[in-house]
Amino acid sequence: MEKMVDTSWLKKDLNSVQRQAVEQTEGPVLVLAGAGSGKTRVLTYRIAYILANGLAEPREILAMTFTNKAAGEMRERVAKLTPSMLSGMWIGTFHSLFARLLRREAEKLGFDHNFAIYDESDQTSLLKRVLAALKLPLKEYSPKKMLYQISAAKNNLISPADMLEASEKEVDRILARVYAEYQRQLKDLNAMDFDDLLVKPIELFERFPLVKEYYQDRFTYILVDEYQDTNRAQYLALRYLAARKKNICVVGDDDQSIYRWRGADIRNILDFEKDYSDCCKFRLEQNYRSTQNILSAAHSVIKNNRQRHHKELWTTQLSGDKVSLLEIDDDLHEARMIVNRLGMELKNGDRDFKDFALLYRTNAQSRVLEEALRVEGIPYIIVGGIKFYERKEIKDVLSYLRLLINPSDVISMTRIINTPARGVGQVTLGKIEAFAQKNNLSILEAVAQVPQIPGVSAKSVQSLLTFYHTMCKYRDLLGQLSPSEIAASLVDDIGVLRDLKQEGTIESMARVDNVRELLLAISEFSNQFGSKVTLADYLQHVSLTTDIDNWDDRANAVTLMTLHAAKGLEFSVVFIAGLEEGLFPLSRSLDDSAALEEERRLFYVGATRAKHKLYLSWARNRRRYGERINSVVSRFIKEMDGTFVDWQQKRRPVSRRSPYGSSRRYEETFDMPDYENESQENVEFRIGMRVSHHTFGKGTILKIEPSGPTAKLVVQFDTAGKRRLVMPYAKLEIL
DNA sequence: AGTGCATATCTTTTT
DNA sequence: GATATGCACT
Repeated sequence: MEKMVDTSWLKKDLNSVQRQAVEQTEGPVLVLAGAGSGKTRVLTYRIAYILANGLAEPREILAMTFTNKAAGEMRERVAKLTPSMLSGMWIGTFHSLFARLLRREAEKLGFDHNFAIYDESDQTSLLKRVLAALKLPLKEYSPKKMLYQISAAKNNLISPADMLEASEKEVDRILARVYAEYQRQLKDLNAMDFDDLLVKPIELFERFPLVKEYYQDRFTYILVDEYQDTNRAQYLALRYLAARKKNICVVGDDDQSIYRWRGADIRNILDFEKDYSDCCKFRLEQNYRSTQNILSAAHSVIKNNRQRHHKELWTTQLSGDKVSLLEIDDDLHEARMIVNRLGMELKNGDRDFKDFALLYRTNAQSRVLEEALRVEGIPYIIVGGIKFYERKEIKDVLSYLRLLINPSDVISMTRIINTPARGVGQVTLGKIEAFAQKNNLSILEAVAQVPQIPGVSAKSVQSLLTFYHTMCKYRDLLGQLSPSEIAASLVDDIGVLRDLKQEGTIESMARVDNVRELLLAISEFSNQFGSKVTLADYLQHVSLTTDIDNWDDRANAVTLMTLHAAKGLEFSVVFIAGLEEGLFPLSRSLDDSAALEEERRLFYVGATRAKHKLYLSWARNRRRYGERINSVVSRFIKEMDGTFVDWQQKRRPVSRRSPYGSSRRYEETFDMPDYENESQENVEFRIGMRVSHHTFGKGTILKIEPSGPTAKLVVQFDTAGKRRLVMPYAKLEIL
């Protein structure tokens, strides 16, 4: 049989290591794939190879990625190789595939299959409810921090009971109680948060061995992309799934692990060989993306990390241009300089706008860059930042839809019960909730009974009943109308557009557009996935879709995004802005070597996005938190091997004529007055500087909190720990 | 119940 | 500096 299958395409498109990794279908396989070494290619060809050789049916293949975009790409590329074999394969993100699995098995875990998926703001609302229920004052217990700790616990598979047992201090016990109550309420509301999507499958497998065995048998071949970014829960879920057939192939690069803060555990990839002792290991070290200079420069930085597999990428490409370093006065000039260089590259290099990316550490940095691009009339797209689905007006409409699907969703109910205003406030809502609880009703059912609840004004009763009947009407229509018809009609019924138009401000008109865009998106979703998609499908899609997934890589525009969002992408020319101590690496990681190594990996990820040309820039003075801050150059630039770098340290002159468009405007703007003579009262201190204190000894400045004469410094002392000092009294000596 | 002012926190990164 | 939230006041 196998002889008949033509696999010559393997030889043609793959190098020898890639081919080996594709052909080693049986048993555990670890592919250490450096940046730009063709890991997606290996994954897709491996799937195609398995199918072409009849080793498995499509439905026996499980392929996990981190973003929908990566999943879509994989699906597309597999379809090209084996066009007839697509249907039934499980290709998707961890979250979406596990959500699919959980919907099938939800009842076993005490959930309804229509469970809601809570995002961060839903989680925060819920946690506030929990804190209120436990009578804990919000001031002392920051919901954000607690949420973070609960999330960390979940990712490490620590249950509320485990946490309670391990807690020694009172605060820890309280946290454990909050965690327990939070989980209890989620179940009550028939909702799961993002972490639950990863953790609940494990609970399912452990409590129901037969279910586990079903999936173990079903998935003959498991493939995992970006394995370096898996957390403990993902690790264990994969272990369970692969335990029987052991055909698990993980692909990743420890140098590109950048989600530690979200619970990713780099040990998962570092220890794969220990976990699967009979595994085959392949190293992809030939890079097909970047020039030698870019690779060498990136390597000279990443090699400073201790926690890594040693490796060095190579290429057959020419050395290419050196990496350009731009040292600039302030963030405004930085933006202009970047745009200026962009113009030069555009003209010299036969390139188009879409070949450029501007990358930065924090979303806040996009503003000045955006402004500079706008001034020159350069088209650009910003990925990330304020997310569409998180806008108020959008969340409001979505909350109506969510409540339709899941009538227990109190969080959505609290959002919309008084939008538009119905004369229902906190007090009334509290009464309804209490009534629901006492009579064991869903929150929506309780609204139906509102005439029986004492102390609710006649006017409120009336509007609540109208609200209830509207919801009932659409619940009945769920089976009959398409998602977009329901949404459009509902939007019309509740009159959001009318109210917004009446407001008549610029902002409210923008919101009208947003709501219209939402309606359009819903109907597009139906078009894309066929007429049998339900509103519930759409809502899940919304919950698990991010900005980068919607990024249109065909649009001819410069792309602005964070370094995190850029992972997996490539551009001809890449700019990385803001290479300053305290910004990149970020100040919070300065005193934590693991966090610092992660920043370094992030830098590596950014640098290796560039195919032909890489620019790095830093500004000595930058606006942050609405204040001006002085900083020193990032250690990553200092670590970089100078032979690969073109040090353009002199600020001016840049070029006599801007090669881009109207040169006059550029020169005018660039010839701005120096900031050096202004507001220099505290310049002697900069983030990242080494200082000495008469009692605390030597240390590094982590942070400067400028607030006039009482500016404070946060200093990490080598022996005395982290201290906050008031600048005028600190008497620090600069080393 | 709704309005307006004061404050706090934010800028780490996202499924 | 911007937004979001909490609080006091009406």
